[in-house]
Formats: sequence, C-alpha cells, structure tokens
Amino acid sequence: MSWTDERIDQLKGMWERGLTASQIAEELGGVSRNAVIGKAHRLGLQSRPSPVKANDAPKKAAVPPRKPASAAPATEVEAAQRPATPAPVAEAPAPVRAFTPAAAPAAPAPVTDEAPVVAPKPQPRIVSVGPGGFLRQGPGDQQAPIPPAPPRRLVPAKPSAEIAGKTSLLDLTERICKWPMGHPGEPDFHFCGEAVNPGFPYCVEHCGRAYQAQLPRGTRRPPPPLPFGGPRVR
DNA sequence: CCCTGATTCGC
DNA sequence: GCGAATCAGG
Repeated sequence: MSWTDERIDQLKGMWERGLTASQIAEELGGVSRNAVIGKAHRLGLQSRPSPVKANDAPKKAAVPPRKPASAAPATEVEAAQRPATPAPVAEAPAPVRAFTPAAAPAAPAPVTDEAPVVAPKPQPRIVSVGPGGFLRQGPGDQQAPIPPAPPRRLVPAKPSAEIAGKTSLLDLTERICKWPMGHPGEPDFHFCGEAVNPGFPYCVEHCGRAYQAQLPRGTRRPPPPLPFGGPRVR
C-alpha cells in the first residue's frame, strides 16, 4: 500500500481526532502502526502526548542512539541557563481550571416543596455609574471571571449497561477469544474476551467446543447441540 | 505481558 | 519517503 492523497487525508483526520496509531493503521489497512506513526511525523502531525515523552526536560539523552554518533554535549550550556523553576511548558495544554457548575448548571436543582430558599446572591455593589453608562465597581466587587467552558471532546457513546465491561465487537483483536456469548441482537451480546489459545481464534476452553476430534465413521456419538432453534444455553 | 508514541536508520 | 526495529513509559 502506498500513501495516496486520500489515505493521507484519512490519516490526518483520524490522527487529529485522537485515534491511536494502531487504530488508524487497522482502519487504513495495509500499513503497520509504525508506518502510521512514521508518516504522521513526516507530515508534521506530531504533538499528542506520548506516554513516553511527557516532559520537556531532555535531562540526558532520552533515547540514547544505538550509535553514539556525534553526541552533542552542547546541551550542558542550555541546562545551566535553564532556570531552577521550570517555565510553563509551552507544548503542554493549559491546565484545566476547575469547572464551576454553579456558573452553568447542567441540571435544575432538585425540586422540593421545602422552603425554596433562594440564596440571596449578593449583587455586585455598584459604586457609581461611569461615563458611557458602565457600572463602576469597587475593587472587591469584581465579578468572578466566567469560567471557561469545560473542554469537550467527542467520545464514543457510552455502551449500554448490559455490555459494560463485556467484550464487544470493537474489542476483538487477534489475541482475544471471539467466542460469542449470547446472541447477536440481544442487548447483552458480547464475546468471550479471554486470551486466545495461541494460533486459534478462541481461548482454550472454547477451542474445546469449536474443535472436536474426528471420530471414525459410523461411530455413535451424542448429537451436537443445535446452534439455533434449540434452547439457549449460555 | 499488553499498550502507547518517538526515534533511528537501512533501504 | 518509507517503515521495521528499537526504545521507553504506562
């Protein structure tokens, strides 16, 4: 597979949407996770916090090259100049301020027939009216800054409670047992999810169910359970 | 072990 | 330019 314009666009989109390199590789097909990462970097798509590169302090060589090559000790000067208190990391996202729900109540307050004690919010004391009509406020009357909207991120719909913690179709990998549990269409349909018997699509237990020894012809054997139509067994 | 992204380097 | 191999952290 080659990096056609279309595939590059797909890569960009998925990368920016936060999909992992593995997911992107699987989605595109024909490429490895490494290929995706390599391409993303070549495209300048870097960013995204890496689990292994969280800070900006290079310390020593974070990844000592296999070949020491021309290891530049020039970083010593920079290190000396670096202030003891590290400046705010530019690359890191701004710290998320505590979201104050009071400013944007997501749900109405519980209704009770008790005393509807509406806390008399102390309105900002208006000292005077300035030119142009704006209200002057005392130094202590500054209204608290409106908290920024909480960061939002599109997240897959929460799975139903029935399959919470179960192995869904999307969870399947080559090393996860794909033995179906329940029946497709049912709310709690899921997959076994155990580690597979290496080389097989099922775990050891379900391999035992999926693969049965070939018996000689004519051998009496108990009728196998009907896959459909029979009583549902889980 | 599994996963993640970053980096290197031969092709 | 490409991506396998490798590294390093979770």
